[in-house]
Amino acid sequence: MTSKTKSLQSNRRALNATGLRATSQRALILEVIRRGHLDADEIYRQARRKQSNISLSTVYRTLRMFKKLGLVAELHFDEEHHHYEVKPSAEHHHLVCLSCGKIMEFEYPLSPKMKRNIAREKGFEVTGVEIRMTGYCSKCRQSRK
Amino acid sequence: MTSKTKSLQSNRRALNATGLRATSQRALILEVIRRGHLDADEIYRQARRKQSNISLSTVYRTLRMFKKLGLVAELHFDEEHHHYEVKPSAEHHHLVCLSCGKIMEFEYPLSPKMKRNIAREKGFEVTGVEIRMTGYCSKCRQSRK
DNA sequence: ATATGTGCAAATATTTTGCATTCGA
DNA sequence: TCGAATGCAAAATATTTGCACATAT
Repeated sequence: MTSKTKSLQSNRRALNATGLRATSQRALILEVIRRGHLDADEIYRQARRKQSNISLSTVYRTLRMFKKLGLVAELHFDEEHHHYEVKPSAEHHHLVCLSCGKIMEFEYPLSPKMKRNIAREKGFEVTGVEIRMTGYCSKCRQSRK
Repeated sequence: MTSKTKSLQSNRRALNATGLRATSQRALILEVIRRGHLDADEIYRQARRKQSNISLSTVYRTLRMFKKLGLVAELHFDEEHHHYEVKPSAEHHHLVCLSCGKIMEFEYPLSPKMKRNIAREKGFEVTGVEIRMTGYCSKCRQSRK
Protein backbone atom coordinates (compact mmCIF):
# COMPACT_ATOMS: atom_id res chain seq x y z
CA MET A 1 0.00 0.00 0.00
CA THR A 2 1.40 3.34 -1.00
CA SER A 3 1.68 6.12 1.53
CA LYS A 4 -0.63 8.20 -0.65
CA THR A 5 -3.38 5.59 -0.40
CA LYS A 6 -2.84 5.44 3.32
CA SER A 7 -3.17 9.21 3.66
CA LEU A 8 -6.37 9.18 1.62
CA GLN A 9 -7.78 6.54 3.92
CA SER A 10 -6.85 8.56 6.98
CA ASN A 11 -8.50 11.58 5.42
CA ARG A 12 -11.57 9.49 4.84
CA ARG A 13 -11.55 8.48 8.48
CA ALA A 14 -11.17 12.10 9.53
CA LEU A 15 -14.19 12.95 7.40
CA ASN A 16 -16.32 10.10 8.72
CA ALA A 17 -15.53 11.25 12.23
CA THR A 18 -17.19 14.58 11.46
CA GLY A 19 -20.41 13.00 10.22
CA LEU A 20 -19.83 14.40 6.74
CA ARG A 21 -19.99 12.27 3.64
CA ALA A 22 -16.56 11.18 2.56
CA THR A 23 -16.49 12.28 -1.04
CA SER A 24 -13.42 11.97 -3.21
CA GLN A 25 -13.29 15.76 -3.50
CA ARG A 26 -13.15 16.28 0.24
CA ALA A 27 -10.47 13.67 0.77
CA LEU A 28 -8.44 15.19 -2.05
CA ILE A 29 -8.79 18.74 -0.79
CA LEU A 30 -7.72 17.69 2.68
CA GLU A 31 -4.71 15.94 1.20
CA VAL A 32 -3.74 19.05 -0.74
CA ILE A 33 -4.09 21.31 2.29
CA ARG A 34 -1.63 19.11 4.14
CA ARG A 35 1.04 20.13 1.65
CA GLY A 36 1.41 23.62 3.02
CA HIS A 37 -0.10 27.04 3.52
CA LEU A 38 -1.98 27.29 0.26
CA ASP A 39 -4.72 29.67 -0.82
CA ALA A 40 -8.02 28.59 -2.37
CA ASP A 41 -6.86 28.96 -5.93
CA GLU A 42 -3.65 26.99 -5.34
CA ILE A 43 -5.64 24.25 -3.66
CA TYR A 44 -8.00 24.24 -6.62
CA ARG A 45 -5.24 24.01 -9.19
CA GLN A 46 -3.38 21.27 -7.35
CA ALA A 47 -6.57 19.28 -6.78
CA ARG A 48 -7.48 19.58 -10.44
CA ARG A 49 -4.32 17.76 -11.40
CA LYS A 50 -5.71 14.69 -9.67
CA GLN A 51 -9.36 15.13 -10.47
CA SER A 52 -9.71 17.36 -13.46
CA ASN A 53 -13.39 18.21 -13.12
CA ILE A 54 -13.34 19.44 -9.54
CA SER A 55 -14.80 22.93 -9.27
CA LEU A 56 -13.59 26.02 -7.49
CA SER A 57 -17.00 26.27 -5.79
CA THR A 58 -16.45 22.92 -4.19
CA VAL A 59 -13.05 24.01 -2.96
CA TYR A 60 -14.55 27.11 -1.35
CA ARG A 61 -17.52 25.23 0.08
CA THR A 62 -15.28 22.53 1.45
CA LEU A 63 -12.86 24.99 3.00
CA ARG A 64 -15.72 26.79 4.70
CA MET A 65 -17.07 23.49 5.98
CA PHE A 66 -13.67 22.32 7.25
CA LYS A 67 -13.13 25.64 8.94
CA LYS A 68 -16.48 25.45 10.69
CA LEU A 69 -15.72 21.92 11.85
CA GLY A 70 -12.35 23.02 13.14
CA LEU A 71 -10.53 20.70 10.73
CA VAL A 72 -8.55 23.49 9.09
CA ALA A 73 -7.55 27.01 10.09
CA GLU A 74 -7.92 30.01 7.83
CA LEU A 75 -4.95 32.37 7.91
CA HIS A 76 -5.18 36.03 6.96
CA PHE A 77 -1.85 37.39 5.90
CA ASP A 78 -1.28 40.74 4.26
CA GLU A 79 -2.89 39.80 1.01
CA GLU A 80 -6.31 39.88 -0.57
CA HIS A 81 -7.00 36.18 -0.18
CA HIS A 82 -6.71 33.58 2.58
CA HIS A 83 -4.43 30.67 3.25
CA TYR A 84 -5.36 27.39 4.87
CA GLU A 85 -3.64 24.83 7.06
CA VAL A 86 -4.74 21.62 8.69
CA LYS A 87 -5.51 22.59 12.23
CA PRO A 88 -2.54 22.00 14.47
CA SER A 89 -2.86 20.42 17.85
CA ALA A 90 -0.32 22.75 19.45
CA GLU A 91 -0.34 26.54 19.45
CA HIS A 92 2.06 27.77 16.82
CA HIS A 93 2.88 31.01 15.06
CA HIS A 94 3.88 32.33 11.66
CA LEU A 95 6.70 34.07 9.87
CA VAL A 96 5.68 35.68 6.59
CA CYS A 97 8.25 36.73 4.02
CA LEU A 98 7.29 40.10 2.59
CA SER A 99 9.27 39.43 -0.56
CA CYS A 100 8.28 35.94 -1.73
CA GLY A 101 5.22 35.30 0.45
CA LYS A 102 6.64 32.12 1.94
CA ILE A 103 5.09 31.17 5.25
CA MET A 104 7.01 29.41 8.00
CA GLU A 105 5.91 28.21 11.38
CA PHE A 106 7.52 28.48 14.75
CA GLU A 107 6.67 27.37 18.23
CA TYR A 108 6.63 29.72 21.14
CA PRO A 109 4.29 29.09 24.01
CA LEU A 110 2.89 32.37 25.32
CA SER A 111 2.63 32.15 29.07
CA PRO A 112 -0.86 31.47 30.39
CA LYS A 113 -0.20 34.22 32.91
CA MET A 114 0.16 36.77 30.15
CA LYS A 115 -3.11 35.64 28.56
CA ARG A 116 -4.87 35.85 31.90
CA ASN A 117 -3.49 39.34 32.51
CA ILE A 118 -4.66 40.66 29.18
CA ALA A 119 -8.00 38.94 29.56
CA ARG A 120 -8.61 40.39 33.01
CA GLU A 121 -7.41 43.86 32.07
CA LYS A 122 -9.78 44.11 29.10
CA GLY A 123 -12.63 41.91 30.30
CA PHE A 124 -11.94 39.69 27.31
CA GLU A 125 -12.36 35.93 27.06
CA VAL A 126 -9.45 34.67 24.97
CA THR A 127 -10.06 31.68 22.71
CA GLY A 128 -7.09 31.91 20.35
CA VAL A 129 -3.64 33.46 20.13
CA GLU A 130 -1.26 33.92 17.26
CA ILE A 131 2.02 35.74 16.88
CA ARG A 132 2.82 36.89 13.40
CA MET A 133 6.22 38.13 12.37
CA THR A 134 6.87 39.71 9.01
CA GLY A 135 10.25 40.18 7.39
CA TYR A 136 12.53 38.51 4.88
CA CYS A 137 13.42 34.84 4.58
CA SER A 138 17.00 33.71 4.15
CA LYS A 139 16.64 33.18 0.40
CA CYS A 140 15.21 36.66 -0.21
CA ARG A 141 17.78 38.29 2.05
CA GLN A 142 20.51 36.79 -0.13
CA SER A 143 19.04 38.02 -3.39
CA ARG A 144 18.46 41.50 -1.96
CA LYS A 145 22.14 41.98 -1.34
CA MET B 1 -9.82 77.60 16.31
CA THR B 2 -11.69 74.34 16.72
CA SER B 3 -9.85 71.17 17.54
CA LYS B 4 -11.13 69.75 14.27
CA THR B 5 -9.47 72.50 12.30
CA LYS B 6 -6.30 71.91 14.25
CA SER B 7 -6.33 68.21 13.46
CA LEU B 8 -6.88 68.93 9.79
CA GLN B 9 -3.88 71.22 9.82
CA SER B 10 -1.76 68.63 11.52
CA ASN B 11 -2.89 66.10 8.93
CA ARG B 12 -1.87 68.58 6.26
CA ARG B 13 1.54 68.85 7.84
CA ALA B 14 1.86 65.07 7.98
CA LEU B 15 1.05 64.97 4.29
CA ASN B 16 3.48 67.69 3.33
CA ALA B 17 6.18 65.83 5.20
CA THR B 18 5.72 62.91 2.83
CA GLY B 19 6.11 65.01 -0.28
CA LEU B 20 2.54 64.28 -1.32
CA ARG B 21 0.09 66.94 -2.29
CA ALA B 22 -2.12 67.88 0.62
CA THR B 23 -5.56 67.47 -0.87
CA SER B 24 -8.73 67.87 1.14
CA GLN B 25 -9.58 64.22 0.50
CA ARG B 26 -6.32 62.98 1.97
CA ALA B 27 -6.58 65.14 5.06
CA LEU B 28 -10.15 63.99 5.56
CA ILE B 29 -9.34 60.31 5.11
CA LEU B 30 -6.50 60.57 7.59
CA GLU B 31 -8.82 62.24 10.06
CA VAL B 32 -11.38 59.47 9.66
CA ILE B 33 -8.80 56.72 10.11
CA ARG B 34 -7.83 58.27 13.43
CA ARG B 35 -11.30 57.45 14.73
CA GLY B 36 -10.68 53.75 15.00
CA HIS B 37 -10.04 50.49 13.21
CA LEU B 38 -12.27 51.04 10.22
CA ASP B 39 -12.44 49.23 6.90
CA ALA B 40 -12.35 50.93 3.50
CA ASP B 41 -16.10 51.13 3.13
CA GLU B 42 -16.61 52.58 6.61
CA ILE B 43 -13.93 55.15 5.92
CA TYR B 44 -15.64 55.99 2.65
CA ARG B 45 -19.07 56.39 4.23
CA GLN B 46 -17.81 58.53 7.09
CA ALA B 47 -15.74 60.68 4.77
CA ARG B 48 -18.72 61.19 2.49
CA ARG B 49 -20.62 62.79 5.32
CA LYS B 50 -18.08 65.62 5.23
CA GLN B 51 -17.39 65.73 1.54
CA SER B 52 -20.24 64.15 -0.31
CA ASN B 53 -18.58 63.66 -3.66
CA ILE B 54 -15.52 61.77 -2.46
CA SER B 55 -15.13 58.47 -4.29
CA LEU B 56 -14.42 54.99 -3.05
CA SER B 57 -11.55 54.78 -5.54
CA THR B 58 -9.88 57.69 -3.86
CA VAL B 59 -10.27 56.02 -0.51
CA TYR B 60 -8.62 52.85 -1.78
CA ARG B 61 -5.88 54.72 -3.60
CA THR B 62 -5.19 56.87 -0.59
CA LEU B 63 -5.09 53.91 1.77
CA ARG B 64 -2.63 52.13 -0.48
CA MET B 65 -0.50 55.25 -0.64
CA PHE B 66 -0.57 55.80 3.12
CA LYS B 67 0.31 52.20 3.68
CA LYS B 68 3.26 52.39 1.35
CA LEU B 69 4.47 55.55 3.06
CA GLY B 70 4.14 53.88 6.44
CA LEU B 71 1.54 56.41 7.56
CA VAL B 72 -1.12 53.80 8.27
CA ALA B 73 -1.09 50.07 8.98
CA GLU B 74 -3.37 47.61 7.25
CA LEU B 75 -4.80 44.97 9.56
CA HIS B 76 -6.02 41.61 8.33
CA PHE B 77 -8.49 40.09 10.69
CA ASP B 78 -10.57 37.04 9.93
CA GLU B 79 -12.81 38.75 7.44
CA GLU B 80 -12.91 39.37 3.73
CA HIS B 81 -11.81 42.97 3.93
CA HIS B 82 -9.09 44.96 5.70
CA HIS B 83 -9.02 47.44 8.54
CA TYR B 84 -6.75 50.43 8.89
CA GLU B 85 -5.12 52.35 11.73
CA VAL B 86 -2.79 55.29 11.91
CA LYS B 87 0.60 53.76 12.37
CA PRO B 88 1.49 53.62 16.02
CA SER B 89 4.92 54.55 17.28
CA ALA B 90 5.05 51.73 19.79
CA GLU B 91 4.60 48.05 19.08
CA HIS B 92 1.10 47.04 20.06
CA HIS B 93 -1.23 44.13 19.54
CA HIS B 94 -4.88 43.33 18.96
CA LEU B 95 -7.84 41.61 20.55
CA VAL B 96 -10.63 40.77 18.11
CA CYS B 97 -14.11 39.92 19.31
CA LEU B 98 -15.47 37.00 17.29
CA SER B 99 -19.02 38.02 18.06
CA CYS B 100 -19.25 41.76 17.35
CA GLY B 101 -15.99 42.33 15.49
CA LYS B 102 -14.80 44.99 17.91
CA ILE B 103 -11.05 45.50 17.88
CA MET B 104 -9.10 46.48 20.97
CA GLU B 105 -5.45 47.16 21.45
CA PHE B 106 -3.05 46.08 24.13
CA GLU B 107 0.61 46.63 24.85
CA TYR B 108 2.96 43.81 25.46
CA PRO B 109 6.58 44.16 24.50
CA LEU B 110 7.94 40.89 23.12
CA SER B 111 11.47 40.45 24.29
CA PRO B 112 14.12 41.28 21.73
CA LYS B 113 15.82 38.06 22.76
CA MET B 114 12.87 36.05 21.59
CA LYS B 115 12.84 37.85 18.25
CA ARG B 116 16.56 37.23 17.84
CA ASN B 117 16.15 33.56 18.66
CA ILE B 118 13.41 33.03 16.13
CA ALA B 119 15.28 35.04 13.55
CA ARG B 120 18.49 33.09 14.00
CA GLU B 121 16.75 29.73 14.09
CA LYS B 122 14.96 30.33 10.80
CA GLY B 123 17.43 32.60 9.05
CA PHE B 124 14.72 35.24 8.99
CA GLU B 125 15.10 39.01 9.22
CA VAL B 126 12.20 40.24 11.34
CA THR B 127 10.72 43.64 10.49
CA GLY B 128 7.38 43.48 12.27
CA VAL B 129 5.64 41.59 15.04
CA GLU B 130 2.03 41.36 16.07
CA ILE B 131 0.17 39.25 18.59
CA ARG B 132 -3.46 38.67 17.82
CA MET B 133 -5.88 37.25 20.32
CA THR B 134 -9.40 36.24 19.37
CA GLY B 135 -12.26 35.71 21.77
CA TYR B 136 -15.23 37.53 23.21
CA CYS B 137 -15.40 41.06 24.57
CA SER B 138 -17.07 41.82 27.89
CA LYS B 139 -20.28 43.05 26.27
CA CYS B 140 -20.70 39.95 24.11
CA ARG B 141 -19.85 37.64 26.99
CA GLN B 142 -22.72 39.20 28.94
CA SER B 143 -25.27 38.79 26.20
CA ARG B 144 -24.20 35.20 25.55
CA LYS B 145 -25.14 34.20 29.09
C1' DA C 1 1.74 75.86 -16.18
C1' DT C 2 1.92 71.31 -15.32
C1' DA C 3 2.37 67.21 -12.95
C1' DT C 4 -0.38 65.04 -9.61
C1' DG C 5 -4.80 63.67 -7.86
C1' DT C 6 -9.81 62.89 -8.38
C1' DG C 7 -14.38 61.00 -9.88
C1' DC C 8 -16.69 57.95 -12.58
C1' DA C 9 -17.42 53.74 -14.86
C1' DA C 10 -15.65 49.62 -16.20
C1' DA C 11 -12.45 45.82 -15.18
C1' DT C 12 -10.39 42.29 -12.00
C1' DA C 13 -10.10 39.35 -8.13
C1' DT C 14 -12.14 36.73 -4.61
C1' DT C 15 -15.90 34.35 -2.66
C1' DT C 16 -20.83 32.90 -2.53
C1' DT C 17 -25.18 31.12 -4.33
C1' DG C 18 -29.14 28.91 -7.26
C1' DC C 19 -30.26 25.04 -9.48
C1' DA C 20 -30.21 20.74 -12.08
C1' DT C 21 -27.63 16.58 -11.72
C1' DT C 22 -24.79 13.08 -9.37
C1' DC C 23 -23.38 10.20 -5.70
C1' DG C 24 -22.61 8.16 -0.92
C1' DA C 25 -24.84 5.97 2.92
C1' DT D 1 -33.75 5.34 -2.35
C1' DC D 2 -33.02 10.05 -1.18
C1' DG D 3 -30.90 13.70 1.13
C1' DA D 4 -26.39 15.61 0.77
C1' DA D 5 -22.74 17.14 -2.32
C1' DT D 6 -21.13 18.62 -6.83
C1' DG D 7 -20.44 21.38 -11.19
C1' DC D 8 -21.61 25.12 -13.71
C1' DA D 9 -22.94 29.68 -14.48
C1' DA D 10 -24.33 33.75 -12.51
C1' DA D 11 -24.27 36.94 -8.53
C1' DA D 12 -22.17 39.32 -4.74
C1' DT D 13 -18.35 41.53 -2.59
C1' DA D 14 -13.82 43.72 -2.46
C1' DT D 15 -10.38 46.14 -4.87
C1' DT D 16 -7.97 48.17 -8.97
C1' DT D 17 -7.51 50.70 -13.26
C1' DG D 18 -8.21 53.87 -17.57
C1' DC D 19 -9.26 58.19 -18.73
C1' DA D 20 -11.02 62.92 -18.93
C1' DC D 21 -11.24 66.66 -15.84
C1' DA D 22 -9.84 69.28 -11.63
C1' DT D 23 -6.47 71.11 -8.44
C1' DA D 24 -2.14 71.88 -5.56
C1' DT D 25 2.28 73.60 -6.01
